Amino acid sequence: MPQVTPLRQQRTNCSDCRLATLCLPENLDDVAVNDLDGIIKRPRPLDRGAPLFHSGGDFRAIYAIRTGAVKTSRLLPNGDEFVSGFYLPGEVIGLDAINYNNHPTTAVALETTSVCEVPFSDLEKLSLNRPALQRHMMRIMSRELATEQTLNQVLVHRSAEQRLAVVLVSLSDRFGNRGLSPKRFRLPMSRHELGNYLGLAPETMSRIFRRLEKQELVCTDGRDITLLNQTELRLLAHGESEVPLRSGRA
Amino acid sequence: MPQVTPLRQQRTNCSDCRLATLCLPENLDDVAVNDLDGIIKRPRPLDRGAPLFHSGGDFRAIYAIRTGAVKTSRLLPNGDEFVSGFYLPGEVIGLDAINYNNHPTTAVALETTSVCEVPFSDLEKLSLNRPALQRHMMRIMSRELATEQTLNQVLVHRSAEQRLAVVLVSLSDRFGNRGLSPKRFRLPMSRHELGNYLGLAPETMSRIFRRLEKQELVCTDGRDITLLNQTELRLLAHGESEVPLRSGRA
DNA sequence: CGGGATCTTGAGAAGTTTCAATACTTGTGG
DNA sequence: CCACAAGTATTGAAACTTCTCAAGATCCCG
Repeated sequence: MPQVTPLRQQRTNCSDCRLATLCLPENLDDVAVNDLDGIIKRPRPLDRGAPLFHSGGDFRAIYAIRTGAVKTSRLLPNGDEFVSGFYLPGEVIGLDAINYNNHPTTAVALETTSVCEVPFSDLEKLSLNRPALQRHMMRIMSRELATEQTLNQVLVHRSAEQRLAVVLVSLSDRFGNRGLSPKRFRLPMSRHELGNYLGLAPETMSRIFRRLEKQELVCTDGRDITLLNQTELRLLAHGESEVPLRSGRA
Repeated sequence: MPQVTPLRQQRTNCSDCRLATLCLPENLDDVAVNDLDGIIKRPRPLDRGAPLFHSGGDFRAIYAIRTGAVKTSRLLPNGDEFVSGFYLPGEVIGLDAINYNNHPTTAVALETTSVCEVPFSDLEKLSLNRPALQRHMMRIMSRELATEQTLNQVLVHRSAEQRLAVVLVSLSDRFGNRGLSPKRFRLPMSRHELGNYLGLAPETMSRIFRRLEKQELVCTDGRDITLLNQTELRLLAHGESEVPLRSGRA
């Protein structure tokens, strides 16, 4: 009698994951990939709104998004929320927890989301003997760091309109890298969340979206976005003067 | 005939460096420290204004500040400058260059500054066999990451007054950790540079400093700062509601 | 189809920037 | 050692961007 693969939780592994080029180092041999595969857990998908980890919670693993989207945020005692990031398939969350051994942020699924859970102690052991893996970890963190710094400058030195342009371009690039259309996509987050991330009031978000539509740069239908003029939008995002902003996490 | 140590470039090494607790992992044995010491170069001190590396330049090494202070910034083609960070003794620069193999920022000495230069390829090799070192690298980067994220939120969601309070508290903590007075210190950067870092016009910086003086939180004499009421200043920085902002890089 | 959340729109208020003019430092050469 | 020049810091007034508040429209899930 042939073994039946359960429908819900079909056996997935790194070697035939579409996202491997984003997640994994280039020159990791098959043996190493298998070892890595061995330590990775693939929990059942999270429903919209379900937490992946909580701010202040113990750090045990880092997570790679497989499908869906996740937002990270800090929740203040008074109820205020500061959204610190949005993560798409192929991107890695939790690296900011390594040093203090607990998560500075809360991570929540924005839609049905499946992740690969990589226990960090296992990963550390594994990467001791694997230069490619060790280097890969450093690279991911280095890239995150550069991205955060770029974001800082965008948020601090750019107008509301430019900030929105920057995220739209970033999302476009990231969707594009994942084989989706860079021109048409659906925002996984609300305008409120996006505004919070950019430090803008929801009302401002609305107005800016409308302004971009008037300039015929984008077209919106709720969360559905169409980029009408990518060249101009990029010019706006990068501040005319062709700023070498590296946008996007991956 | 006894060997004479040159005055200018006296032999310094990690094992008797005052900053070792900031730079080095806790549980690195003496042998490992010696190995590390072996790959570290200690170039002659940089004069005020001298660059440590340039934006776009090849990534070869990371640098730990020994004495002095460094600012990192991105220089735009049109001449605009975006200051992205200030680094004090014991802090590490250049980690954001690992992934792309070139430096996204330019680093410049704000005063006479000496650094330890750690060639990255050597460091990678060394850390392969040394869990403590590998882990330490990850931690430093993770901490940087968390700090950048915190900074993001401060810059985006807080008023000019709060932003200034945040850097002052951060600097105070960092000077304090280095055995200097957390109450009285001299800013290594101009108000212009500090303002640029915080996304504030120099004029605003002036006004905010004045406002903090009127509230008797700080006292300024040019770049010399005295914190008069640290408790209140911290409360202001953290936004009344006791926000768990982790400030400072180290 | 209802009802809660989300989004839009307008008007006034607040905070920050810009511009312009003046004062102050700091380093340098006479 | 002083004077000067260049950079740096301060101050005021007007302009601009974004926020807040308030109300209405729309979307979407159950």
